[in-house]
Amino acid sequence: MRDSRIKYFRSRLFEWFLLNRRDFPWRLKSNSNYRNVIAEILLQRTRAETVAKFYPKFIERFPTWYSLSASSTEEIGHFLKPIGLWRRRAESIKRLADEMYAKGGRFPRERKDIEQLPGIGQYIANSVLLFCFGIPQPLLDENMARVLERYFGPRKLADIRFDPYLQALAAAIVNCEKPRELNWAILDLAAKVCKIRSPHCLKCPVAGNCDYPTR
DNA sequence: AAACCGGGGCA
DNA sequence: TGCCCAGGTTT
Repeated sequence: MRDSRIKYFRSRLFEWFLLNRRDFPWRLKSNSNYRNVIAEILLQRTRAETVAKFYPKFIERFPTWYSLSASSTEEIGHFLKPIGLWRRRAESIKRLADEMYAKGGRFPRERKDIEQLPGIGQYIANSVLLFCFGIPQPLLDENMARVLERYFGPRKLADIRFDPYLQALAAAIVNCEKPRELNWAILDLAAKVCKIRSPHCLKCPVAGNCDYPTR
């Protein structure tokens, strides 16, 4: 029965999360919508540890949509150089800031409208729905996908963004009381235990019910 | 749905 | 040097 398997997975991960969570400056309860979305853009194709060191400096230099909108793409790009992908990121951040400043800093409610914003695709749209509006959505990247596939079974398509099985599974799993914490728990498990190579199954809270160790 | 893109980090 | 990273965009 998949439902009971999901419930077990959830409760074990919450338990593990209590003692093993990673603390990042963008995980503060007091974080604004602006800070949450900036964190997601900085995290694109970039290691979380790298972003953790840089994020406070960026927030200090650019504390608001307006501060970005009032700066040039070149200024923003120069500041972004230490973490890579600076040309691409500066362009989308600048375009997003101009739109958001014009909108008074409020994100649209509808997923299709959120995904319409520059630099925001399916993943960050989910993040906006989750952190800005409190709607349960999965932060389904390759790391979360790896955890779910090892425990619940492999994807059907190569690209997780179009895989109905993984999308539905991830959505069902985080559709719970504390969707933020569960998303973090899965991502943290992926980073610290359920790694790509040599996963630490002996330290995994759901290893007893997972097929991966014996495959 | 697949291909392309892009820059620092690290083995 | 080649592969990886809390994906988005283009085709």
